[in-house]
Amino acid sequence: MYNYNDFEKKWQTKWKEENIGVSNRDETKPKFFLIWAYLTVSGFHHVGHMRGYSYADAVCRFKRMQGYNVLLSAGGHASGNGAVSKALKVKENDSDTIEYYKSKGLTKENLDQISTPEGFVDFFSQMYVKDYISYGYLVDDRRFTVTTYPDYQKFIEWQFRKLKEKDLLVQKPYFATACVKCGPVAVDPSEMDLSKGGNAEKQEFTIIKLKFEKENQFILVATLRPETVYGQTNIWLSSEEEYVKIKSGDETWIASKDFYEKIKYQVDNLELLGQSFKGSELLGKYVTPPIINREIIILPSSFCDPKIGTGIVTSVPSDAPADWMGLYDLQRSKEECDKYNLDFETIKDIKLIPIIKSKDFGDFPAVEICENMKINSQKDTEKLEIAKKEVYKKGYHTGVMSEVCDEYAGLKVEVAKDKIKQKMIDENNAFIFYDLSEEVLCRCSSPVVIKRIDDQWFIKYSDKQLTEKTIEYVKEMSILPDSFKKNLPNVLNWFDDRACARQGTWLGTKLPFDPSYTVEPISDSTLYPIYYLVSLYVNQGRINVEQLTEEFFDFVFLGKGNSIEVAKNISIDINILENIRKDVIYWYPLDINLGGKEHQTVHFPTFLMNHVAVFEKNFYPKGIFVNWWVVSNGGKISKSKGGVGSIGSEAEKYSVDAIRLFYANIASPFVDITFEEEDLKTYKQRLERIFVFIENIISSNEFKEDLKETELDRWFESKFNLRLQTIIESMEKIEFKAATDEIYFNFYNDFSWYLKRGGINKKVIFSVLKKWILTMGLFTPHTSEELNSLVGNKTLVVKQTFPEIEIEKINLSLDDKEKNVEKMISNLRNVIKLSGLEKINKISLFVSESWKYVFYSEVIAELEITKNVGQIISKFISKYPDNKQEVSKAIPKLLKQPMSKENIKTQEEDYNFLISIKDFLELTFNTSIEIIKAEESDNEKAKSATPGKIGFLVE
RNA sequence: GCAGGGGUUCCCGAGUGGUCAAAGGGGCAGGACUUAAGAUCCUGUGCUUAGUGCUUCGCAGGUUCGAAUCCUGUCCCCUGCACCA
Repeated sequence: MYNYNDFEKKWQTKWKEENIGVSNRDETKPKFFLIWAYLTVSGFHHVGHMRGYSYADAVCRFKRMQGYNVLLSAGGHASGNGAVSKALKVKENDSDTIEYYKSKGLTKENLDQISTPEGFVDFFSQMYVKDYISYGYLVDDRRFTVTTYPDYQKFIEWQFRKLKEKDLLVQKPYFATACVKCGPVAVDPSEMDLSKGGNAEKQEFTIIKLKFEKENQFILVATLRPETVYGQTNIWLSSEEEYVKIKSGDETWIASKDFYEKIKYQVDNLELLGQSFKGSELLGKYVTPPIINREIIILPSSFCDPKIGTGIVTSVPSDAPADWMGLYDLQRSKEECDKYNLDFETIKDIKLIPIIKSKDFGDFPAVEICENMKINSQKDTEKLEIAKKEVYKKGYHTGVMSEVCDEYAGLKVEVAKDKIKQKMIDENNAFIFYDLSEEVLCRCSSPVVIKRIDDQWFIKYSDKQLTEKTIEYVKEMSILPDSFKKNLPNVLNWFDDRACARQGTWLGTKLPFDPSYTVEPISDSTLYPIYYLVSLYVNQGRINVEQLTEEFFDFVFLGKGNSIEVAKNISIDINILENIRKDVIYWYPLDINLGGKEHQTVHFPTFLMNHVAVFEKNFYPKGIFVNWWVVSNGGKISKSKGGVGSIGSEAEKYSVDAIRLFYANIASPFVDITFEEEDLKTYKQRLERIFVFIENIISSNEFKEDLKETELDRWFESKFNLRLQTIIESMEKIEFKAATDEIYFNFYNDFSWYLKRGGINKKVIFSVLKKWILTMGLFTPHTSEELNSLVGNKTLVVKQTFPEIEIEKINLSLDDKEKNVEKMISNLRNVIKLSGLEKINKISLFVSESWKYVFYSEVIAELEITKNVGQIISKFISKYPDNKQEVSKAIPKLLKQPMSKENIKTQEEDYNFLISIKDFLELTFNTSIEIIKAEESDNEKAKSATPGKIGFLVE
């Protein structure tokens, strides 16, 4: 019986008792050090996390069984505001939150504990460790650490001092996404910090100041296309919306109230002047834009949104479809103009200005595209959006500025754009404004805006030397998948300076030289694999936080200073200090950092660059493994959104091993997969089937001791070794699917075939069986241990050596022979089917006439000399005058479908072989079989037999 | 836009120059076992045929004795783009 729920616990306990996951330095053995990327401590594990972990554990178990001293470490990431805001919700007794945690089985005491950020982090990180154990991952949990622990923070302080020493920290102004209440937040689709708007993009608007009525009074318009200033014919605003006057120094600006609420975070010392007023008050008046310096009229439109930009839009009807429709709507309706008190004739007189010449378009792209797309009104917003993108794309990439554009005439749009923008900014006629493309709300539900920060700290990832050095090193690394390895240099080149610390009340490490800043979550998780080598000593109480000084880290990580001095200075036992240093030298560099695909563009690049920046080359990481996601209904399974059950209930339903096998076998690690109940069931059944199959073998009394090895036995051993070869090669290349195909499917089939063919050699069966069970230790370790003990092995699978290939047992010709049997059976079946006979009484098998064996060998030899068919035929016809027809047919065929000499046996051999499988064939076809040499029969089928091709007669 | 990935037989998904009508699994069909269901086992699953031949790996061309695999063009789909490990 496959009682996985019982034996999973049993073996986990056993591993724990025998300290299998515990890894200590052992210079007599080669080491292998693997980590998986930190998990953010923000809630429960879900089955998606188990994908990467299962891969990591399989690799580690393989290495372990190959004699490596393996260290698999894990920790938690808690910097940022995740834990803070979640704990707050518990503290505030938010009913949904409380309900949720209660449904997950948390007690009153648990809830009390997680109502503070620290308690929250402790509670969940302890749960993570339990989860690792319950899925059988052999993690060295003595080293577990969290980024918010005081000892870890000492490590981060050290790291930032190193970066500063190397001039890789710089300060400059920055426009950060920030909650108006909480400070900087991350705007990203995972919405870790947000309650809404994770998909928003940061957009750069150019705000142009248009002179209006008085000296130093300006109407502000926002544009993404500053190069189109030459084509302005008017500006748009909404007659119904409210606008305000804003005082900035001695200037007065007119824009929407919403704009004021956003720009005040980017420009200092602004204040509102007087009351707000309706846009209609401005209609029909004139403004003067910079650069073109001519008056243009203010007109109404329906598409001005006070929430976008300044709520006022400059109009370039030649190139902006919406502007064209807006103008067109007015120009063809006197009624509409009258409504706003506008002079119809003036409006009709407004002429478009050709400013950009681009591929596929004439002077006025906006007009053309509106005609082509049959857009008839400014209200047709959906089509206008598409039209805008199309015109913009063409204009930006293929456009050239026209002759009306002064000194910019003839320039490409992409060049002119920046020049015109810069000129307006330099002359104080414009400034830059950053905005989000959609509404974003913080987790605290306050709005998120873009805020200017003057002295923001950055890590200088743009540093040329650092970038080049890293790119150069990447070439030497083992990185999977290959597509990521290829893309990584691009990512590194693209990687710009990164704001590395924020001002706010988050969990994390303060910058040692500027405590108003807290290191941001990405930046404090780049060098951490090396810290697992220290956290062990801290967790064991052999070193305390105060002793983790700069001098200490310099010594243990960089080998600076000498142990006597350092030990004295920080008052520590010199043995401990030297042991840490020795551990570092032994375990580092890291062999594999394994993480999900989301890390490709942020974590992995920073992980690499920081290592390159801080350490010598012998400490650079050796490998990266990226796994894709587990998705449900098209989206990533997330901790908060649910979709599948908890990892505990899924394990109960399907077994841990089935889940692990599912991840290894369902697809390559480099595609997203869906956690489907049907698939899980299949894998569970597959394991159960194998389990019962082996149980039956163990209890069977059909097998015999002390038998001489038959060809079939030797084929069986050969086959296993061939499979084993593939398994080992696949594991070395980290190809789980190929490995598990062999272990759980193909070899299972081979084994069944062996038994079906009548294999009964107990010694052979059990020697192979034991090894097969060991191979299962990589992916389904619990099942493997259970079977291993059932088969009478007292040593744990994890403690055994992975089976080695016995090359001498591999016999390809036996394999061919067995394949031929299968092929023959399949051919026979086909023939039986085609015969149309209801019932088969007898099958006759004809072995080819003996002269043909000689003849075939001769022809094959001849074909190596010449391919001239005619010549060969005439030669052999004279040699075999009695078989002219036979000869002239066989030769062209042999040319077309060449046979190797090795495949031509003798008649006697073929005959004896058929005799040897006669019983098996009779059993398979449930009829009597007669084996006849072709010379002894007159049947035409007897003549059709050739060497390598048995003649069939079914009747 | 920048950078990258991909289109395989009913489905998932292997497969990078011949041994490929294309692994493995699933589904479906038939059979065995069973009182029955489930599980398990066997067989089949492009068309055709006494073991043959033909057509197929997004589409169109090309290289080659030979292409799912290489090249060119083309259509379609997907991912990331920054403070989120």
